[in-house]
Amino acid sequence: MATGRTHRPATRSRGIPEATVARLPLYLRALTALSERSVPTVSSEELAAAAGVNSAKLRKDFSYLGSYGTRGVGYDVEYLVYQISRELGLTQDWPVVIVGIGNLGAALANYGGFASRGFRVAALIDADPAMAGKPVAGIPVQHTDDLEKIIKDNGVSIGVIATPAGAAQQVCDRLVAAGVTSILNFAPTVLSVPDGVDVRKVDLSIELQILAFHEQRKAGEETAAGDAALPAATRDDSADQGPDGDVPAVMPA
Amino acid sequence: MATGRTHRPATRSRGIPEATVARLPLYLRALTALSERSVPTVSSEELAAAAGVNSAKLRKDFSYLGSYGTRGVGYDVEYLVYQISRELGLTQDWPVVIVGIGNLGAALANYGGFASRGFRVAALIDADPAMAGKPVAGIPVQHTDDLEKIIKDNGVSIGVIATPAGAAQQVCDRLVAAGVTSILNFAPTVLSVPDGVDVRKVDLSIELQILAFHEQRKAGEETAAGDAALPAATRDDSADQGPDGDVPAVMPA
DNA sequence: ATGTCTTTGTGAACGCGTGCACAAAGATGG
DNA sequence: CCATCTTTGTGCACGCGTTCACAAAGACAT
Repeated sequence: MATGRTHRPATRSRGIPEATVARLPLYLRALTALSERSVPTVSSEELAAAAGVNSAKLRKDFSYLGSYGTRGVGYDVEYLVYQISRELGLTQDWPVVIVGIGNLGAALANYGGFASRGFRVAALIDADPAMAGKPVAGIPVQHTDDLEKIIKDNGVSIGVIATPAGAAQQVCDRLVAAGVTSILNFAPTVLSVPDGVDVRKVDLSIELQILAFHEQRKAGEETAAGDAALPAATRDDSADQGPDGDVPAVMPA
Repeated sequence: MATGRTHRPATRSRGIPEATVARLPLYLRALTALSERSVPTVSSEELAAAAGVNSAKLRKDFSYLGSYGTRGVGYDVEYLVYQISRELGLTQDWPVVIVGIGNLGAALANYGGFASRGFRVAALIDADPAMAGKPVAGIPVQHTDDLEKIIKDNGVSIGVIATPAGAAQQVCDRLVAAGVTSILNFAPTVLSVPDGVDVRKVDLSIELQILAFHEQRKAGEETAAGDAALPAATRDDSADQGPDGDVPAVMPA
């Protein structure tokens, strides 16, 4: 979904399907909740319900990791938590940098989910000199000029881009050149990266537009005309997206 | 323009593949950029490159909307912008509410991409009484108690949930009960909704974990042992995700 | 008008992901 | 030790999405 890039053709002896990888964090979350409640074992049916997926799918997903279940009983929660964590690479420390400390970047820096699971915010980077030294989420913001040094000094391989769209590709290029090989992109732009670099995209605008499509379809199926009790001054023809094009995710300052 | 008479032929509007719908906003973005540069026409090859997809895929996607291209020439940019906008339902006004005005909620409220494309932030809602009346992004925050009234008075059908995980399902239930039929969920939880309600999920933690998986795989392929040029003194093993479980996306206050 | 050239639109093949349905495996009880 | 019961692991079929490859369609030059 996020990465429109095809992976390597062969050489995939470890072959865990991409769709399965995307669900592992979901299972892990559900398992962690069970673990905190000291639940010893869980059946595929129960866990699937908690994760919101089909139980057969869950079992097939786990089968790619190995046979970690016990027939007639289910799965050992603690063991499975460990196995999935290990498979996802969460048993090690992943330093990440966030570039673009605007509203969104600051929110990400404060995001608790980052600090957990082995992800550590190693640095915050912004192009605005006025931001330099200013602490956000307890971490001082550093200037873009030092990007390469920051990446290398901290051994960062995962970068988060929360800059305006116009700056994203340039930032991306610098990150990649400095050694980053995985990028989480919040800017509304298509990033082009060399082979071997993974990009995942989170695009709020696109998600909303997809919802609008389905919403419109639902509204059109029920009643053809008046739906909401709203004026809805729709008189635009094409000058709708003129003034903004695609506004950056967040202004850097 | 307006040559296409297909209002809802029931033969084709029904069958737009979900994968295609998800790409339409991408095409729209690229087309809007071209439009602003006053480019009159564009070939599938050029547009596909701009959107980061395969040209055959793009042509097939457009074929679901109808035959809007001219062989030997390409696609009329303005016309296509209009057609896609209409198909996505962006020619009308979509009032949305954002529930949970923490760091992330505030960032979303300030997000330029919301205001554009027909999406209008109709209200900000938070459970914290101290937030009530306080303006965020120029919009006064309202208390959760008034959620139902706000939804109905504004004819809102799209809701954005940016609350902590623990509150998400409850907020979701209230939104749905009040008439919301599309939800964009930023809380790290599986939401259960009745049929007819669409939910899209944005989960930062999951995206990072997917990246970590690939990152680990890349590191393992190259060198079995020492990976980055980093000391990496933190060598934890399993007591990694204990303290947090799954921290809420953003604290509400 | 005719031929050439460009680009669309799509038929067909392929691969991936999903879900069913069931046999195998192990627990449990007599 | 055997019977029964529960739950896993997976073979198989199906449908969706992607990609190739090419004929049809139209622009453009002569």
